[in-house]
Amino acid sequence: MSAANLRARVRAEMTEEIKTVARRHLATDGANLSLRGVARDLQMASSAVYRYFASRDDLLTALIIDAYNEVGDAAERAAAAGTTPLEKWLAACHAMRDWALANPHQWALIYGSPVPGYQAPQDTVGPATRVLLLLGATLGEAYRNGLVREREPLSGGFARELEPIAASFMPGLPPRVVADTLSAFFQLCGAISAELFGQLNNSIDDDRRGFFEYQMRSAASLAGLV
Amino acid sequence: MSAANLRARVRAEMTEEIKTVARRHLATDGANLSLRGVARDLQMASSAVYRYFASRDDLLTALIIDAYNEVGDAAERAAAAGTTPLEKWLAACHAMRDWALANPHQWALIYGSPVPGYQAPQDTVGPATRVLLLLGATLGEAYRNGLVREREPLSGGFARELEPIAASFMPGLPPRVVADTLSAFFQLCGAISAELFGQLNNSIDDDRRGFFEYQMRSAASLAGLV
DNA sequence: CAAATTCAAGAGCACTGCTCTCGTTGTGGC
DNA sequence: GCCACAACGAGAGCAGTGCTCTTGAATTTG
Repeated sequence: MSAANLRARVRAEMTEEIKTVARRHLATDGANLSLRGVARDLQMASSAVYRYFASRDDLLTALIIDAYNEVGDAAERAAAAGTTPLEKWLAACHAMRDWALANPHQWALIYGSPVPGYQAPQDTVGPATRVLLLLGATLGEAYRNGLVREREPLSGGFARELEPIAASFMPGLPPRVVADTLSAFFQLCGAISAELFGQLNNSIDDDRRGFFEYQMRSAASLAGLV
Repeated sequence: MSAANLRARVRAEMTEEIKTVARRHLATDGANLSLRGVARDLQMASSAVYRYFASRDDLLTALIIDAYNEVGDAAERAAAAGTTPLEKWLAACHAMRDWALANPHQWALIYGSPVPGYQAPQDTVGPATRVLLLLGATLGEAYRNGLVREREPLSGGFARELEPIAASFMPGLPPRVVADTLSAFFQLCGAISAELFGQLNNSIDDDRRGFFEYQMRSAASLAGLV
């Protein structure tokens, strides 16, 4: 019993150690993570790593889930510190950007182009939607408190597709709020990716944070948040 | 003389053929382009390809420049067909999205996460900014024709950083127009990448085009375009 | 025509992900 | 306490990669 727990614990520690070294490799060597490289760093045979991760993609998946949860944690923590919905909104956005700037390769892993041939398994969709749900909850709270500008309802096919989503994730809220949440989330990701992937080079160098905040305030106002 | 031209022409044709096969590989096999693979398809030794491209990165760079020019062409052509600035704006956005949907891997090449260890050379910045400049020109034209809502001027450090850019690329226009152009461009890229990289799965399936247009209309209105 | 340059091909190096087999080590049931 | 069994680590090996070097043929140039 306790022996079994011991072995399981050793396995868990080893798994975590592999992920830690892999994250370090990711941070220094870029996105082409070498399984043999992390095995070398751990002074073990490359084949031994396969006892813990069935393939390189499996290791990447584990890193991706962790990364999603890290940004999710950071954003939720930052939002919790704010008082008004707009404060929470901006805090979550800044937390996400700060995390991305601190962990650019992990950001690329989750919000950049999908890794060649890699198909995200179902395990990732839960952690992946945390920030989106946080933005939605913030906007929903504002809506219930009358802090969202009245807008004309959506029209078009996508509006009808959003109705069941609004009903299940944000009950009582019009589909337009869902649409704006999605749009703002994409704008958030776009702004961060653009800055991170060098699209801002030679234009804004010093006050990128200020420009980012300008964009996120715009996104909030676009969503009707006053 | 003519012989020299002939040899140069053969070389150009060969270069183009390699790029074509590489593009086909990119479209089918995903982003991990194998130089040996395209050499096999061309029935030549892998070492022979190095007569035309010094490295795999050089080949990728050539493909990236071509891709930038393809989206640039498509967007400019679409914008030219529109009459009002808003029409041109939306046409350019849709053209970009259509091209991305038709060439997802090339899109990932230019607007996804940078390839591991790859540093974009200076040759790419010109083609890379074509769509951005097109959006800026459209917005600038609208501004000169009084079709842009009056907004309060920008404040903050990034506004001062944008002034020289406004002066050189959009003379006579306030920095806020430059900021909104940049922001809209990032929103455009973000919306397309999100759709392309699967962030819209299980939410909007049928009318993605409609949702995209909703977002781009929002971006235009955010920029003050009436 | 001879010299010089360009080109294609092949061998080879160091690397990768992954599989298989082989001993070893630790674990649960009797 | 012993024994079968599962988990484990290591090593060899396979097929693939980017890239370099050398060799020989073809083509352009003086």
